[in-house]
Amino acid sequence: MSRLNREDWASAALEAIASGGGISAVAVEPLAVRLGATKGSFYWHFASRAELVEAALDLWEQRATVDVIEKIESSGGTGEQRLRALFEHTFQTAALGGADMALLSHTDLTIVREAVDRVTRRRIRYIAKLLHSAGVPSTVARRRAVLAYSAFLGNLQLAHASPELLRRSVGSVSRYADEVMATLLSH
Amino acid sequence: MSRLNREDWASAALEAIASGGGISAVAVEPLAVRLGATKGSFYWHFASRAELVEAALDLWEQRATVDVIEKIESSGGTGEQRLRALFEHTFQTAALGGADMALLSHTDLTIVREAVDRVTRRRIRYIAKLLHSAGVPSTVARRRAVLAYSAFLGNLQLAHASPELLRRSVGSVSRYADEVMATLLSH
DNA sequence: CCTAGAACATACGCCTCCGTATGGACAGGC
DNA sequence: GCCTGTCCATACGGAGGCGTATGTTCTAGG
Repeated sequence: MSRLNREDWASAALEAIASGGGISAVAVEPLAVRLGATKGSFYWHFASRAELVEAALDLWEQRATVDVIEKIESSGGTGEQRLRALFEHTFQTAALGGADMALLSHTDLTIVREAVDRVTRRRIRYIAKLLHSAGVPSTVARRRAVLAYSAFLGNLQLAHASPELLRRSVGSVSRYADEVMATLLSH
Repeated sequence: MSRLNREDWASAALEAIASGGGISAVAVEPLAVRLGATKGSFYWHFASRAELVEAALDLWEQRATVDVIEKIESSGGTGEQRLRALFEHTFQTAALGGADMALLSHTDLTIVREAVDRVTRRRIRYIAKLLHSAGVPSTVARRRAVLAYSAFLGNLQLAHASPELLRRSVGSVSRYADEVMATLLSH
C-alpha cells in the first residue's frame, strides 16, 4: 500500500461508520490495521480522533447532499420528474445501508447532531424547491417536504429494524413511491 | 442506601440508556458509582454485563408496550377515543426523551434489534386493532398502522435532531394529531 | 549522492471498563 | 449468641483505545 493522505483516513472512517459500527467504529488503531498502517501515520495527518470524526462527517455531508443534488439537477427534466428521480435514488441507496442510519443513531454527540441537522435542512429545502417547481405553493411545499422527509426517516428506521414487517405490509417500492408522490402533489 | 436487587440495577441501566448514553452507557462501574455500590454487588446479581443489558431491555419492553396498552385499555371509551389517548400519551412521553430513541439507535446489536422488533410489532398490532374497532377494515387498518407508526418514528427522529425545524413547519401538536387521526380514519 | 523535511513505525504511559478472586458485613434461624 | 447463606467491598489482572515521544524510512531538491 502506498502512502496515505488525510482523505484516505476520512474515507475509511466514513466507511467504518456506514458498516454498522457507528461513530464508535471510528477508532484509530483498528482503522490503522485496516489500512495497513499504524497510529504514527494517523497522528501525522490528524491532531486527534475528534478531528477524524469531523472529517468523516464533512465527507458524508458532501456525498449525502451536494453530490446527490448536483446529480439530480444535471439530469434535466421537470420538477416532478426530478422529484421522482430523487425518490428513486433515495430508496435505493438508503436501503443498502448508507451511513445515514448510523449517523442518525448518534445525534447524542453534538458534532453529529449538527451535521445531521445541516443535512436535514438542505434535503428538506431541496424537496420543497422541487415541490414548488412542480406547482405546489411554497408554504405548502415546505410543510409537505417536512412530512415527506419525516416519512422517509421512519421508513428507513423500520427497514433497518424490522425489514420483513415492512415487506409484508407495504407493497412494492415503486407503488409506494407513486402513492407518496400523489399525496405530495395533491391539492 | 439499603441493599440492592436485580431490578434496581436493571432500572438504573434503563435510566442510563434513556439519558442519552445509549447502550454504551450501561457500564458496570459507572452504574455502581451512581448507585453508591461497587462491582462486587453487581456481579452477585448478574453473571455479565450482557445479562444486565438484557434485563434493561426486558424492562423497557414491558413499560413501553404492555403497561401503556393496559393503561389505555383500562381507560374505557370507544376505539377512536382510545386511539386519540394513545397519540396523546405517545407524543408526550416520547418528546421528553424516553428510551425509545436511544434504543432505536442501537439496532446494530442483535439483542436490541430483536427487542425493538417485538415492541414495533406489538405497537403496530395494537394501533391496527384500535383502527379496526374504529370502523376501518382490518387489512386497511394494518397498512395504515404501519404508515402511522413510520410517521411517528420519523417525527421522533426529527424532534431529536432538529427540534426547531419541526416547531416552525408543523403547527401545534394537537392539531397535528388531529390531522393524523383524520387521515387514518378516512375512507 | 546527500541532506532536509515529510511520512511513517515502534514503544510507551494512561485511562476506562470487564471480569475474577477473596475476604468481610449483615441478615434470619436455632 | 453463633452460624450459614446472602449480599457486598476491595484488590487485582487483562484488554482495548487515546495520545505522545522518539526513532526510522522515504522522497524531492540541490
